[in-house]
Amino acid sequence: MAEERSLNFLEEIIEQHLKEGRYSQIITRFPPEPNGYLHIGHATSIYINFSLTQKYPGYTNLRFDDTNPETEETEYVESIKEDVRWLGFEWKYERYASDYFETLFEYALKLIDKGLAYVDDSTSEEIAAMKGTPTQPGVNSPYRDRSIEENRDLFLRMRNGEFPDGSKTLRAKIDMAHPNMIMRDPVLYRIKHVPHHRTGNKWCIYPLYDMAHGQCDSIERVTHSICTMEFVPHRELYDWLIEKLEIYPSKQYEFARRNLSYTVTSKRKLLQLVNEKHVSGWDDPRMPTISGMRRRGYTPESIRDFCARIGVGKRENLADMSLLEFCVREHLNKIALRRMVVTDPLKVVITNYDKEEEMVLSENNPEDPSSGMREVPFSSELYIEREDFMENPPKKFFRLAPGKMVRLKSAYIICCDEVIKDSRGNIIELRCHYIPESKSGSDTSGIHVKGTLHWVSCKHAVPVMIRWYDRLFVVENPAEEDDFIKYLNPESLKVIYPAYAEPSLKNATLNDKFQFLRKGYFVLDKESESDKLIFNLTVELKDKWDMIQKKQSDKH
RNA sequence: UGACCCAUGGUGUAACGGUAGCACUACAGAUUUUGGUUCUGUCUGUCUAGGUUCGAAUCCUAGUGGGUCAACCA
Repeated sequence: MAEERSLNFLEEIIEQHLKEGRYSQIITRFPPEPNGYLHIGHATSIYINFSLTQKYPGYTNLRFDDTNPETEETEYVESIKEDVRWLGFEWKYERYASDYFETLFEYALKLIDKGLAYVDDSTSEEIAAMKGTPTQPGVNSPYRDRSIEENRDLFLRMRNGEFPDGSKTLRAKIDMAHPNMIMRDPVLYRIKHVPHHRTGNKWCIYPLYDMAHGQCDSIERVTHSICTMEFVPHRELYDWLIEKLEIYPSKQYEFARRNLSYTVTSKRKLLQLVNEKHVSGWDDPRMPTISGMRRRGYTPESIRDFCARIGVGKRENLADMSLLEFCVREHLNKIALRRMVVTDPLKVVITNYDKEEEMVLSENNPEDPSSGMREVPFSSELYIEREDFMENPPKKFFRLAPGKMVRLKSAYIICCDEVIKDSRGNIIELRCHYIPESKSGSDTSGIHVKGTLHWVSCKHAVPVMIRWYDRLFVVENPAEEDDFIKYLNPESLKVIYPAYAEPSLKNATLNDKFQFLRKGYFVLDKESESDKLIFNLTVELKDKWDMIQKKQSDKH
């Protein structure tokens, strides 16, 4: 049975175009400026552009919008490519706006020849002053009526480097009283004697966004140029330039940028987090960057699933971090290897266990029988989680308590007989006895217990470091606060060392995804060394007991 | 005091003039050798006012609310 999934507004437009025969294939592009690292907001844009051409005939280009040499670097180009690939998308052509500088220059000449562009000697302040305001029309520049010949001569000399930065610009001649301020003789070219990361010192004039983006789309025969809502006012200029230049009519469509709760995505704010060392870097596992999420242990599949689930629309939005976390858990549940790690150890001595040790078998992933089993060493001295024992347990506490029984996962049922305390009254050890016939897989004891605990054999335990991450901010929408830094979560990182891991974890690699039983999903961090493994918390497991506890304490 | 864009549960998105649906969240229950997973159920919504129509979330008008635009950034 074919499931009818409703189309988003972009898919509707495209299906209509395909049906009408307006296009036989569609071409989209992902057009980052190489001036920073990609984040979850870019991921949605990448997903939209690429998934459209996976669904419909056509392809997607990766185009670097590198028209401002002051901010752009090759380093960013490389990281952007790595991130797009990691997300699982393949572009057809890798292109750069700078590939088209010569063509763009000719386009500018064509505008001049048609009397549609002029060289302006005004300063940026003067241009701003003459622009008017949203409610008042602007006034014409005194240079607006230069002859075509003079404009041509001046523009050529701009390119030849005869004028200093800021002394002249090329402007479109449209209408200084236009209700759309973008259309009030927008600047098309500016002088910048700045080397470009790809063209070096070849150029000293560079096109602005409006003189480059739509033209590049057109050159690449992009059919659907998809961008965010803040470019809506630019569409009129986009169309105007294409029409006057008489080039291939690419069309622009806008969607509302997707925002994520409990984080920020503006480059300025992200940079501030890095510079002020609130995080360790651009790939800090708490960052919403692609590299941060990768290091956190998020999978490309889960990020793509998230993008698909939040969909695309035209209204302001703030998507729930819980949905992203849901997508991550859902994928990891299927693929993560189950392991046992005790983060806050309490020693348990099994008084009637007379063997030296034995290996018990435990599933690598109960969701995936093909993942097989592993051996876990069991012995008379074990660590369990301190919070899994209570001397005076409340109702609904299914874990260990004096005289109570629990199962040790994949091993035996034990019963707590005695609580050992130090001189200050702290619990330091539990004495228990085990039920020999209760061994997992061959249980003939007939005993049913409500709780199952994870555990690690003391003498086999591997001490590891755990970086327990939480949300970076304590408010849903930090971006709208006056000082977003004030709302950083002071507990966004807790370091736990040592935590005791079962021995198989010694062989962990950077690509492995783990579920530490009853704790959460974890991934090995790149800063690990062979004798000091570091695991990052990707996301916690859901914890109903946690909720019950909270509710009980709320009542009192 | 201009132009443009937008308005559906707590969140995100459907319904294309004809039963307001799905997912997440929250809550309740069943199952469970992970208080995980899985399964079942429950709560909550069309910004307001007019109009067109047999019938409006949908079309029209006005209002309200939110956003964008006055970079030689993209």
